[in-house]
Amino acid sequence: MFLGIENIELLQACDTQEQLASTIGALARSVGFDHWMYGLDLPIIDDRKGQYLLGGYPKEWVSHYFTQEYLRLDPVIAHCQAHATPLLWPQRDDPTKPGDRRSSAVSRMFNEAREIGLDSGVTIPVHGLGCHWGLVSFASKTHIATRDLQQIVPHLHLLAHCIHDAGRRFAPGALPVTAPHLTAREVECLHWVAAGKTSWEIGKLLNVAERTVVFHLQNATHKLGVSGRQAAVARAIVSGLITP
Amino acid sequence: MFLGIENIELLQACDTQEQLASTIGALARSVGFDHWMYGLDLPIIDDRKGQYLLGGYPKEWVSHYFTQEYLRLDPVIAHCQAHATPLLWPQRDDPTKPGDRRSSAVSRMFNEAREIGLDSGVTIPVHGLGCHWGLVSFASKTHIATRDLQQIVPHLHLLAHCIHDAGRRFAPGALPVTAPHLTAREVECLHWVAAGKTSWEIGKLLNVAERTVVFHLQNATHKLGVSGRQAAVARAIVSGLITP
DNA sequence: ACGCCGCCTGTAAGTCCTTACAGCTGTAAT
DNA sequence: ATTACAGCTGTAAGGACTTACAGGCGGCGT
Repeated sequence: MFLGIENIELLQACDTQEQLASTIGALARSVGFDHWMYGLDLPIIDDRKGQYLLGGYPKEWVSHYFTQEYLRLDPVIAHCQAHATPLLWPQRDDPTKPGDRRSSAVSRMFNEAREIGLDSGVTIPVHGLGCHWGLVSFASKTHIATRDLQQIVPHLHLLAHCIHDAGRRFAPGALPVTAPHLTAREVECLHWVAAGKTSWEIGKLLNVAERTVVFHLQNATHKLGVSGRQAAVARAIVSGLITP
Repeated sequence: MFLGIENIELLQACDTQEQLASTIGALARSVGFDHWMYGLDLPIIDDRKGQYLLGGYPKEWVSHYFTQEYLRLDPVIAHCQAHATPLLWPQRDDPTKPGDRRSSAVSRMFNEAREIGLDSGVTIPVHGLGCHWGLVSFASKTHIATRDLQQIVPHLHLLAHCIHDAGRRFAPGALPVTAPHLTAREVECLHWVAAGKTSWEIGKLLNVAERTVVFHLQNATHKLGVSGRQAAVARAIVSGLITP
């Protein structure tokens, strides 16, 4: 037994980012990883720098990664966006044909990573309420056999989610944990708004007047502390109140 | 080593829900659990029955659970909505005072569950892109010591996410996996719309005419295959294109 | 009985969004 | 050179939303 559930409290008890980082670092070293990283809300297209990064990756690699815009290229990122399962890298048996321009760029990226000190590792996607998504990576300077990686993947996977639970409160723009209480009607109206219906159409669906729908949406908007229907929909979705 | 990463392919290879269910059942039994359940998009407030359920929970318990509206009461549900870490139950050392009406109802629920054949178990929250959320539960008829549960929690945690990756494609209303490509401007405009800005305000922020903002949002709406700005925001959020 | 709350409805003025028309610039690939 | 595409802008009409005013009904707990 390498890493267990008892680490939840250990990580939750950290009051500062620095304390959390050193705790994670010790855990990662104890199972043979030199580097680790926790990234949240990684922006794929836009560059408003809303992401949160924590961890012990080499600074030169992080800056190189972003200046080269590897976010758009990195297959690990693409995997984390779409899946919930860990990814072991590098994956040597890539089925893409070698003449592909994109895959050669990917190979170059992994080679550069190895030279800097990221030979092999595991990346675990983390998803959370509010459509936040991110990843936790563990990397080693030296090569680790795939079989050995597989052995500890379950523990790393759990650890990654503990890190996410403990670390996301430090991320900027974290939502207030207490979503306001909306009535059943308000939720219902918001749901149909998110589906693209107009007030009049929702009125028909719920057998009430158009004015009543407007009334409920108004109340919901106030409770959510936003202005405008679009913002209300956005806030309701990321608060988990509706799932369109 | 109980359950490893090799189960990803095993579960992904299942073509039908029945095949998937029997595979999961075999895995669960191999580590001592009599019942398991996979639930996705569980509705807390409204009852439009958009949820997806798969698994081997006793039918009588499931129907009892929903007729009693335990969804609003169940602390396991509340935990799963807000966290990414597993929950071992029942938790005997609940700090809530015994005079509380709510906590006594919770105790009653757990007692009823035990009588039906759900004595102890583990529930793992699963979150995914698109603000989908759900849970995977493993339960045993007989009591399992907390220490023994803790031993296999990492493996159950990973298995739960493999189940989620493999099972959500069967859920109704699953999103198309291929989100349309939006340009940087379109994403930028959608982001500010989700924040509650008007076209004119976004124009000021981006130093373009109001008309241009309308133009970009129009294009984005068409690409997303929806009608209306609210629906575009909703679809963009659940597709992971913006994170407000 | 009273207050509180969820739920429901109406009118009206002003603002915002949607969609149709039409047109311009610059970059990159074939 | 031609095509394609991202980005940008304008006008105008009609529909939709926002906010202000005002009011009624029923259930629940004290």
